[in-house]
Amino acid sequence: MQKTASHAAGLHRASLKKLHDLDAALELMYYGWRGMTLSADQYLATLGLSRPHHRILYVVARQPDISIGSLIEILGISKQAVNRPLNLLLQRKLLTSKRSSEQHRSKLLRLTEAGKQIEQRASGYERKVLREAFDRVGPAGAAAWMAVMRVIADNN
Amino acid sequence: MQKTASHAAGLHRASLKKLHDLDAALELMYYGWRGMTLSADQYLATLGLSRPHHRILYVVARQPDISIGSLIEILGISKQAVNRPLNLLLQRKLLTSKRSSEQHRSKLLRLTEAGKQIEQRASGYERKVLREAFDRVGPAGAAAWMAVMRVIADNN
DNA sequence: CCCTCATGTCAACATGGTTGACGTTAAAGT
DNA sequence: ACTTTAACGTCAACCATGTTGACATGAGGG
Repeated sequence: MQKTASHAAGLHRASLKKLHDLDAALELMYYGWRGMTLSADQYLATLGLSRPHHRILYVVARQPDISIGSLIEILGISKQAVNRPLNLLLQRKLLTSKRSSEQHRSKLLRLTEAGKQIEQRASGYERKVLREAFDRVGPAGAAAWMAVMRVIADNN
Repeated sequence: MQKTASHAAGLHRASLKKLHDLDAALELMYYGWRGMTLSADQYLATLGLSRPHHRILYVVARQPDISIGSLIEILGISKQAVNRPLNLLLQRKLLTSKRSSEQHRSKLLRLTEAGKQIEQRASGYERKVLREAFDRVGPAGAAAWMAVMRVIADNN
């Protein structure tokens, strides 16, 4: 309940007075993000990995032989920030990097079998949460959710 | 300049191959979170504040005279982590803390006028993004969005 | 051959979080 | 009343993830 702090988990939503009609939606976005990533993060933590590692694995899984430069662009963080998690993944042999013969300038990244497994499982946890929610509201609700998110996501 | 990369903003969604039907939804959640908080964060940055400061202001605005202990519980982070941003807010006089006469053990937090203004404006940016999206899909769509998010958020 | 520039790496630093140790103060036992 | 206990809050040390700046390296064009 309120006290006892459910910490590890969803930190108890609700309980805050709403000053505006959209406050509830605002809080839902916050807790929704946490809720979706929670189980994946817990799994990743058991492997000594975390969100940035997962993001790299996710992208490389969907674009094999991607160069580090392209990866950086997609992730939207600096190449220096990518460097450490990337090296860890290489060292753990979850990724391979090879320079192609004609494209010596860039290294091409690819998942190993172990990397694929971890990516699938971590992303799977996130998809599971989404799937359950979508099942609960039906296809029309799911479509509406995506429509809303698309507008929000494109708010550049 | 690195790449020109649309950096500041939404880092170009899409473009990734989809391995699963729910990949699109998964990416939308990621970019949706960024999209909602982006303009608020930019505003806060001009004041030398950031997300943790905003979260504190948000909660205190909705529960005046909250104790630091309760604040910690709601934010779901350690009291030590709350300490620095909290002190900054006090020092900047966006918050006041007083010990009530009969409850000497805890300090009661409250927004100053300046604090209220900042909280309203920052949260307002976030609500604006949500409002636009909700307007786009109509009340039924908004309700569906909230239903989905509620399931996801409660995924403890 | 050299100059340039994309690519990648290394070092230094900022920030937001963690845990551990500690003071302080209210409440509970005796 | 006095002591013990424990909640509340602060300080210090540390870690992870990001930033910027400086630099190495390798390809390709004059």
